[in-house]
Amino acid sequence: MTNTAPVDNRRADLVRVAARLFRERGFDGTTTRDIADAVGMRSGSPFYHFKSKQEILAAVMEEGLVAGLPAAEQIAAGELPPRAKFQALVRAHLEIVLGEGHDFIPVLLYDWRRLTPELRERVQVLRDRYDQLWQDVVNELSAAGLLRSDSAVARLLLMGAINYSVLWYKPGQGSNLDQIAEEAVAMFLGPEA
Amino acid sequence: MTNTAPVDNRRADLVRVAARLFRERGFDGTTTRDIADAVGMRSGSPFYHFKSKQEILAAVMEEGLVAGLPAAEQIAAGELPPRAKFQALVRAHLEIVLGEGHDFIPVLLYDWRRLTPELRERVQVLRDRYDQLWQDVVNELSAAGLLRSDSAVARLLLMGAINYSVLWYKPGQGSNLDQIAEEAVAMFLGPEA
DNA sequence: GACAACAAAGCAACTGCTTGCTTCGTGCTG
DNA sequence: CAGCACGAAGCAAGCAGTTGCTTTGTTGTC
Repeated sequence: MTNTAPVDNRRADLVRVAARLFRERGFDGTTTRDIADAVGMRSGSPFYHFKSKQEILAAVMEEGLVAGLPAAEQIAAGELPPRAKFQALVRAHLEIVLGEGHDFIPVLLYDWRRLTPELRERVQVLRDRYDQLWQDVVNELSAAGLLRSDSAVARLLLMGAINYSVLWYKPGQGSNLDQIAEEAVAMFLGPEA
Repeated sequence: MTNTAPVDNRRADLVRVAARLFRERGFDGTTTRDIADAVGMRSGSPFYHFKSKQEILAAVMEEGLVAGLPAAEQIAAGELPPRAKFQALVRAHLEIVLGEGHDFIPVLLYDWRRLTPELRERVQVLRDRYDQLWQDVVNELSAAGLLRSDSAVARLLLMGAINYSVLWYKPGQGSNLDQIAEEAVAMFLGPEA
C-alpha cells in the first residue's frame, strides 16, 4: 500500500493541538506561538499552513463537525424505535462533547463568536446539517407522543441541556457519560412506556 | 432632598458599561480603553476605581448575582405549589439571562474561565447560593413526583437548557420569554396534572 | 533544480497598567 | 470669611511586554 496521503500531517497536527489549546484556554487566550511551540515549530511557521489564526479556528470546528456527523447521521437514519434512537443520539453527542481528546466541538461552543462572519457562514453549513438531524429526531419523538413539542425551541432546550455539560462535567468524577445520557432521556421523555 | 449618595456613580457606570461590552465582544475582545472610552474617560482612569481588568469582570458578575438573587430567593421561599414555583423561577431566570440591559449574568456564563482563581472563589460564594436555591426547588419537584430525579445532574441539565438560550435567543424574533418559560416547564415536567 | 516545508528575524500595532501631576469640592482653622 | 490642607477623581504620557503576521533565507527531497 503506497502512501496516498503523505503530506498534511503537520497541518493535522496543528489543528489537533490548536483544538486542545483553544479548549483549555479559549481562542483569545491562546497565541499562535503557543500553537507553534506545541507542535515544535517556530512562531511564524503555522502561517505557511493557514492564512490566519481564525482559519485555524474554523478548521478546528469543521474537523469536529466532519468527524461527528457520520455517527449521528447513521443513528438518525437508523431503524431504532424513537426512544432508543434518542438515547443513542444523546449518548453519541455526549461523547462528541465530553469524550477524551474530543476538543473540537467544545471549541465551537465556546468560541463561535470569535469567527469572522465569512468563516462563520462557512462552518454554519455543517452546523445546519447537525441541527437538522436533531430536529428530525425531535419531530419523531413528538409524533410518537414522547415529547410535548416539536418546535425549534424544544430542540434548543434539549441541546442546551447537553451542551452545557462542557461547563460542569469533570471526567472520572461524578456521573459517567452513560449515566448522564440515561438521566437526560428520563428527564426529557418521562418514565419508560 | 439632599444628594445623599453623590459618589460611586462613575464606578457604577464603569461596571454597567463593561458588562455591555463584555457581553457583546467577550472579556478578551474588550480593552480597558474601550471601557474608558464608553464612559468618557481616558485610558488609564478606570484603574483608579479598579485594581485590574479582572476586578472589573468580577464586579460585573457580582453585580448580576446580587441583583438577581433577591427575586429568585423570594420565589424559592414562597408558598406557591411546586409546579407554579418552578415556572416562576424559570421565568425569573430567563429575565436575568435574556432581559434587556441584563448583561451581567451572560458575562458570567461566557467568561467565567477568565477570572483568576482568587476572584473565581470570591464570586463562587454568590453562585453557590444561586445553585443551592435551584437545587431546593428541584428537590421539591422530585418530592412532589413531578420530576424523575433530584440529583445535581438533573439540576445542571435544567439550568443548562435555560442558560444555553443566551447563545440563540434574539429579542423580538421567535418566541418571547413567557413562551419559552412555558415550553421549558412543559418539556421538563410533562403535561399539567 | 524545483518545490514543499519550514526557520530566522523582525515589524507594527496593541494591551494592561503605572506614574506624576492637575482639578475641584469640602472642611477646618484662625 | 480668608486661607489652607486634603482627598477624591481623573488626565497626560508613556513603559514594557505581547501579538498576529510578513519577509526573506535555508534545507531536505523527489
